[in-house]
Amino acid sequence: MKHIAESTVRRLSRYLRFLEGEEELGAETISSDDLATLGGTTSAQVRKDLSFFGSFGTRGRGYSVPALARRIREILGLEREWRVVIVGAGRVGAALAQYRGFRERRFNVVAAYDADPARIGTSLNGIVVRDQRTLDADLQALNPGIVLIAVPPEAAQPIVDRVARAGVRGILNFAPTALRVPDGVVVRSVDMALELEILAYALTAAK
Amino acid sequence: MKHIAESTVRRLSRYLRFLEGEEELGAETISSDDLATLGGTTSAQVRKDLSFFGSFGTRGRGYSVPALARRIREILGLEREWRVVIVGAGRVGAALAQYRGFRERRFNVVAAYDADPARIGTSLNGIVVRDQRTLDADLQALNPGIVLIAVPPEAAQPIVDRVARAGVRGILNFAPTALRVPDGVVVRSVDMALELEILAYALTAAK
DNA sequence: CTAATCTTGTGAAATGATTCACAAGCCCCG
DNA sequence: CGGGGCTTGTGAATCATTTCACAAGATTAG
Ligand SMILES: NC(=O)c1ccc[n+]([C@@H]2O[C@H](COP(=O)([O-])OP(=O)(O)OC[C@H]3O[C@@H](n4cnc5c(N)ncnc54)[C@H](O)[C@@H]3O)[C@@H](O)[C@H]2O)c1
Ligand SMILES: NC(=O)c1ccc[n+]([C@@H]2O[C@H](COP(=O)([O-])OP(=O)(O)OC[C@H]3O[C@@H](n4cnc5c(N)ncnc54)[C@H](O)[C@@H]3O)[C@@H](O)[C@H]2O)c1
Repeated sequence: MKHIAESTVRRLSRYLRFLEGEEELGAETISSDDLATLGGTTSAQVRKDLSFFGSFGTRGRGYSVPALARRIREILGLEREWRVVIVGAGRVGAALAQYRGFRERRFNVVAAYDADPARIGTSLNGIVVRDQRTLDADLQALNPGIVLIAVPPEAAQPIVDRVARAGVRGILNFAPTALRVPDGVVVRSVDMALELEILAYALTAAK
Repeated sequence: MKHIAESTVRRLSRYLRFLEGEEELGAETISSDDLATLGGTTSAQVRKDLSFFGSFGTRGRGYSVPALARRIREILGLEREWRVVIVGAGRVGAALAQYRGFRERRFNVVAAYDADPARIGTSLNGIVVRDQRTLDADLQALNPGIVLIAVPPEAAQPIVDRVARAGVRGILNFAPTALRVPDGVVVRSVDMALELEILAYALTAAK
């Protein structure tokens, strides 16, 4: 498959949200123009995004809402369950562990780890926090598709190295630090402080 | 000023992190090549990014670490204090309110609001959670540059409307929903579920 | 059945971002 | 003080993404 731009994948994911909303409202079909309006883009962009993966619409009618939703879920890899492990059960890690929106999308948090004895053994929505020293040995059995990292910045790289060595291929990092990963491992970062700074720039430059 | 790409602003913000790290280590100068290595980009990219704002380096030597850091802070609008109000003091809102990294960057959380009587009156690191019904009246005096929204998705748009009406120009939204804002108001969203889905796609398509 | 109306799918054009490549400036050594 | 070695700053070239524009298929009304 030809390489798909991240911007396209991001929009597909948004289209899916809108489609699921429309599905609940009972809509049967939707046009690229409607999707564009909901998503703040243009109808040509919507059609181009979809065209990378095939042609799912009917000229004159638009797209079948349930069929397109299913197809996008398939494209994004959301038709399966994803096993997720959280490392770092502090404020961010605990929020992630308890977030219901993940489970709705079949991202199942199967374990959480921390280094702090005060946290180990506590329960987050039924997930008992384990000692990070057992992480490496546990990973074999847990076999997570994705690991979320919510530890302090200086602890993040060692965790990456450990989970990558155990065969984990996907990492979502919340620590504000750059991470090195071996080939074949995908790491993405959510950096809230960075987003604030980009916002500060936008407000400052807008004068 | 000519329009600057978001990708450029994002990189500038990262360069600043590295510069501050180097500054602590006592480095006096740094080359575009060093910055590129730290940031996972190319030296040409670094120089191009900086060139939009002027020329700060010395041929043959590189950039003065403290001078460049200061200049980037100035560009990003980080030389001032930013007053920040948080709406929604749930798990995410509480994590944000207690995060020390924001204060280090002079993003000062001056108030937090919630709708839940059980939360109102509780204290988050010295910030007492207030009743959201007083938000509109309070905003005048609080005069925040930025509002962080951490309420459930269906509550987000009304909050946006209210704070925008009160004159707030910058919003960072954590709810997984599209938001409409009047002209002149900048809204950015941090959507963790979306990031997970993009990661799922990358893992699925990499086969 | 025909005409008018929609809406998709997609090459081609336009716009935007990154990479290349190198002249020019600066430093340091001898 | 001259030459070699670095490193910046920046047009030009390349690569990527978005927008345009329209033929072609589908639907609806009469
Ligand atoms: N709180 C926020 O709103 C916020 C915002 C932006 C970024 N962040 C970043 O997110 C990360 C987590 O932030 P937080 O506020 O949850 O911090 P926190 O201190 O509440 O939680 C971090 C947790 O990681 C644990 N930990 C430390 N080393 C570990 C290791 N080696 N293995 C396992 N667990 C370990 C600690 O015991 C702690 O419980 C940090 O990198 C922070 O910079 C947080
Ligand atoms: N927890 C996570 O890890 C996570 C991950 C991704 C996205 N999110 C999103 O972030 C947002 C917050 O999530 P959370 O986990 O903190 O939820 P939460 O339920 O813990 O917190 C939401 C808070 O908002 C308050 N609230 C509701 N309506 C309000 C109003 N009108 N004004 C003021 N406060 C109001 C509630 O009382 C509650 O305390 C949600 O939109 C959620 O979808 C959370």
